[in-house]
Amino acid sequence: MEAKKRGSAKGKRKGNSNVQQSRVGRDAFFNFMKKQRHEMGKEANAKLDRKEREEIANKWRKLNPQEKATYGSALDLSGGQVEGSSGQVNVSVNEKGFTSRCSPDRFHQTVEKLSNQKRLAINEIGFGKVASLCCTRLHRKLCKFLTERFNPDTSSIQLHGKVIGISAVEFGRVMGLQNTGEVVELEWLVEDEKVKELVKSFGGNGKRLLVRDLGEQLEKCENADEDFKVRFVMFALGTVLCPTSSPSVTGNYLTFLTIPGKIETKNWADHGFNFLCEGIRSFKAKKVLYVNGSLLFLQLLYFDSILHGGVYVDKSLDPIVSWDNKSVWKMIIWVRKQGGFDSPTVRVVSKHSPTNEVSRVNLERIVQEVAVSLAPIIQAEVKRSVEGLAITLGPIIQAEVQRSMLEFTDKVMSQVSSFNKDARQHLHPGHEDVNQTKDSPLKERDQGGESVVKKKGEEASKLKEKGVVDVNNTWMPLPDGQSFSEPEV
DNA sequence: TGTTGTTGTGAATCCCTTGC
DNA sequence: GCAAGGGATTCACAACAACA
Repeated sequence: MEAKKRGSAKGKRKGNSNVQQSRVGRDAFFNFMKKQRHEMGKEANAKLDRKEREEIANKWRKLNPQEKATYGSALDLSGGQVEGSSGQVNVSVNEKGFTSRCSPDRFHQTVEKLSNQKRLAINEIGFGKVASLCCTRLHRKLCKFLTERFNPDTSSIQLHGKVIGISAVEFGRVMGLQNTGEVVELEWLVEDEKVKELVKSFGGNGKRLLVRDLGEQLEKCENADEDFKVRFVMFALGTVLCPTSSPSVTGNYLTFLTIPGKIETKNWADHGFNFLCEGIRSFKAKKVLYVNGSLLFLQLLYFDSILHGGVYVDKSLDPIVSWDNKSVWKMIIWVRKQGGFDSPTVRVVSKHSPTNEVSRVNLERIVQEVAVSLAPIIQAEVKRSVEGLAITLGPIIQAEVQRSMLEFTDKVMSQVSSFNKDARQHLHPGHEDVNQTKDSPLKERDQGGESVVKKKGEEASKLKEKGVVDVNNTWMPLPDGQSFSEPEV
């Protein structure tokens, strides 16, 4: 990479990484060598002989640590000045930030668009509950707090003065995943050419797949086949189960995901939990900005672990299904009132066990959810039946409808015409054309009467001229340019 | 309307590989 | 072991969205 490119003001990194410190030392030597080469009047890529290299190495050894440090990772020779690490790494930014690529919202939005057939396929591989998640927003401050309180070495978390042990069992319970099966291993076959080909076949760059692309592919998949299942699992891993700081998912998962029937045999709860432990361990050790792993799990676990005043959710369901954005927000407000996330007044449950506790509000929500989830299925079934009927009875119905419409129109016109005739004779004996009379009470009647019927009669005639109406096209525009409104379901 | 969360992107840095 | 390149990872930031 070019030194000029590195000299940009954008993209400053935290300067407190141990890994980075050692790297800076190594890069400093390279930069020192570059400068020496420049001073020798040699081109940037010109080779140095052994004597010249030894000479430079001796000069480097004579420098003290402070001087060495001035040859940081970035080097701009264009101005004759050496830009040290202080020019690149903002050492004053010591306050650790906190962010994550965990994105339940993106996951939820994508799953929402999937067909029932695809949702059934998701159920088959054991990700049905994950796909039904309702809590799409992460409370960053809470997540940061929970990350700080979570000890990955002892697999425990300290909440409101109480230490709770958590494991893959909890992860499975909270996220609605099974905690049995084979261990998910990613360390093997990484360099296999076949894997690279596999990743490329899924639209990746040879090693990784972009989460964004996976989401788009899920919607575009025509069938809920094995290919769809693989893409879905990859998407779930990249958004809610094992998100990293990268906007992509490693292609190593494909080594086993692409084996038909393999997805269901893996222990995803165990993998998700271990991934989170490793992510938090790394976050604490390296003091990086991003946390790898499912922060959604930590957030849901927290809400599921505290005893609160009102029943906001259905405790008989898995937390991933029972907690939604509204109930989460209610809880956050409640906890704030109690003194915050670390308040000793908030009580924590000692043991998690499913109950049959269902509040009235939640019962309503469950009914609503069932209705919402069933509606598309019913609609599809009705549509299919109607379409079948339409094909069979279409021509007969069309002919009958047209005949009836014309008959009806003729009758109405005849009735209106005779009515007007009578009215004219009644009000203005001897006057044939009342429409010419200014401010006549009948004019008003006429606006909504004859002319409209006449218009309709003309339209009916036009329809008659046009011939057969396409009954399969429910959105066929009306002759006057209007269209039918969508029936409410 | 202000605050908070989400997402895409460019750039810096790190790690690994290759050639000499 | 030096020197460099390529790809992956990480970071910061801005724009946008969602929510109270």
